[in-house]
Amino acid sequence: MRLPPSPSTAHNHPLLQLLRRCGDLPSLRQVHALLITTGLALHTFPLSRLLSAASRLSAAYSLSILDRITNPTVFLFNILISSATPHHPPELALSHYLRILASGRGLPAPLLFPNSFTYPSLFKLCRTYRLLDHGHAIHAHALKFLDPPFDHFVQSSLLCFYAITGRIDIVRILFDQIEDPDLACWNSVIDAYTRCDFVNKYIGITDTVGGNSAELSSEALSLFVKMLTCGVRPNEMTAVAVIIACANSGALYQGKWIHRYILKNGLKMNVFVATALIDMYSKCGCLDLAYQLFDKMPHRDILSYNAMIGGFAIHGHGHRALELFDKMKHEGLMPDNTTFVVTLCACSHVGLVEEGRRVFRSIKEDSGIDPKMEHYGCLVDLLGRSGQLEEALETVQSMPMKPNAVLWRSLLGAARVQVNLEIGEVALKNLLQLEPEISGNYVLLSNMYAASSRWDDASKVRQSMKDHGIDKVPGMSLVEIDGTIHEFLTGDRAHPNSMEIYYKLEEINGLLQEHGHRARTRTVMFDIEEEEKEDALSYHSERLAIAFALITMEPGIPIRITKNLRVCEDCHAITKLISVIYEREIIVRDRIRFHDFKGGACSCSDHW
DNA sequence: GTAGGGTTAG
Repeated sequence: MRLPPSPSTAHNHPLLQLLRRCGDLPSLRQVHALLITTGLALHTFPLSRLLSAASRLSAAYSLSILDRITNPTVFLFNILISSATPHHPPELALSHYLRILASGRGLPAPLLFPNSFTYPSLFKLCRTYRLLDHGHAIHAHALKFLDPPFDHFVQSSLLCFYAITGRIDIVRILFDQIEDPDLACWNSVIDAYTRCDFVNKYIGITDTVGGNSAELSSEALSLFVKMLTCGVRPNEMTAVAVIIACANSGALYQGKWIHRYILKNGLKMNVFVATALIDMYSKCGCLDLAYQLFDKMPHRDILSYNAMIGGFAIHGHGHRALELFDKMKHEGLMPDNTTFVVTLCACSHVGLVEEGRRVFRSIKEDSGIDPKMEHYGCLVDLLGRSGQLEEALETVQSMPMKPNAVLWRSLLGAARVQVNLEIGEVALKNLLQLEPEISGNYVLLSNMYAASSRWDDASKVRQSMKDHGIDKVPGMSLVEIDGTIHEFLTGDRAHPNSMEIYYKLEEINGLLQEHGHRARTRTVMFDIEEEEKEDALSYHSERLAIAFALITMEPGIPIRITKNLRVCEDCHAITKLISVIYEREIIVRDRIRFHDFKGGACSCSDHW
């Protein structure tokens, strides 16, 4: 059938409203029949609604509708491309796009051309399903088929696509080409900076251009300021992206600033914004502020609970996390995967083994689904850290899926702390098979040999890392003073105040010795003399940061430090002492949790 | 028809 244009009344026809509410195939068939009898099925707009509804319910049915149309327009294909669902998988959406491209096959010219409504859907599809190669190819098509400059919809969907590839450099080039970017473009580019940070950290793309977490986040913030100076008014989504940037880099000062901005400028404190703020405050070390926000929320959903439980977890408040876990169920909210992850993690950080086991068992009982890999990971971590290594190993070997690298690594971590070489070697062997390219694994292996005084083996591992061009991740600490973030690497002398810092370190080391501190060198695993080991320790990045903060900051204000690695045993011991000697609270966020050093003790109770 | 959001083991 050939399609005449829709009658003007068709757009709000009652049958179309009915179509929107179709929840199953039989009722859709009924409405379809009615559309045919009323003649509406001959028009493009009603057909587009029909196709859209059909693709939500059945791929076969939507295809059968499409097949009966003699010359479907690009408009109808666009509808199908934009509606990827479980019933209408991405491959099907892509095949519709290919049909557009093939429309001229055997003819002197194509019948159909993709337009600027086609591409945003395609980029979204590639982003959602992580179809990176397709996305790049489709970008090339867009350059061929669309007249420059692309409109804002195409531009922003393109930015969002490149964000998931981790290529912030490409995102930035594309963004800089946009003339007069609108709110969507600004939101997309700011969001891209926070997303690339995520890609860097979790997806394991190591060759991203654009730097570390602090650099990406500070660029996100300066883009936000630039957006304001361009006179574009931010909305709640902008706020969320900026808050995530602050959470990722531990930028409390900027985080508080954006919080005030939201309140002052009438942005809505919706559940997204509030949850992001809760997460930001707890990741920036202000658990109290996070809880105040959580407590004041009129409506909390699973993600708000998860964020708060996760906050309790990283701050070592296992019991408060468990209370919230129960309260959530009491309020009728069904825990999801993440809830179980953060709750188990809370138990693990404090050594609540029995409680953790109970939570693990409740996964099946509460949600009816079998525990997933990440839940087994938490359980293994919980058992391993609390000294029950044999049971942890049994869990890994008997779990129903093939253990991943993270799982072997947590077992290895536990084996190392408890100096169990036998289990450690089993874990390492498996780990290196799964992740031959990750430097941390070799460092662990080398440290383990060193711990058992097998110096030759240890240095062989280090050499083979060098030979394979695998770099060790350098230890780095950030400290925020009056809104400026200062960055220190291990043994760093690049800071303008370097002289004073090292002078202060000498003072600190002297006082530490007076207080009876003897360096614990078990964690510095090089085959070097004892004195040299102590020396290497005294330059760990957090010490430089602490020394600098002690010089610069007013007394009485807590020092907040963010690290990219775990705190080493010796740094942990001396930070406890410094908190007494200098009467300062020192809050350290390491790679996975917080340590709140006060009056000679740490909030983690030395369990980390 | 069209971009876009918060939580996640080590």
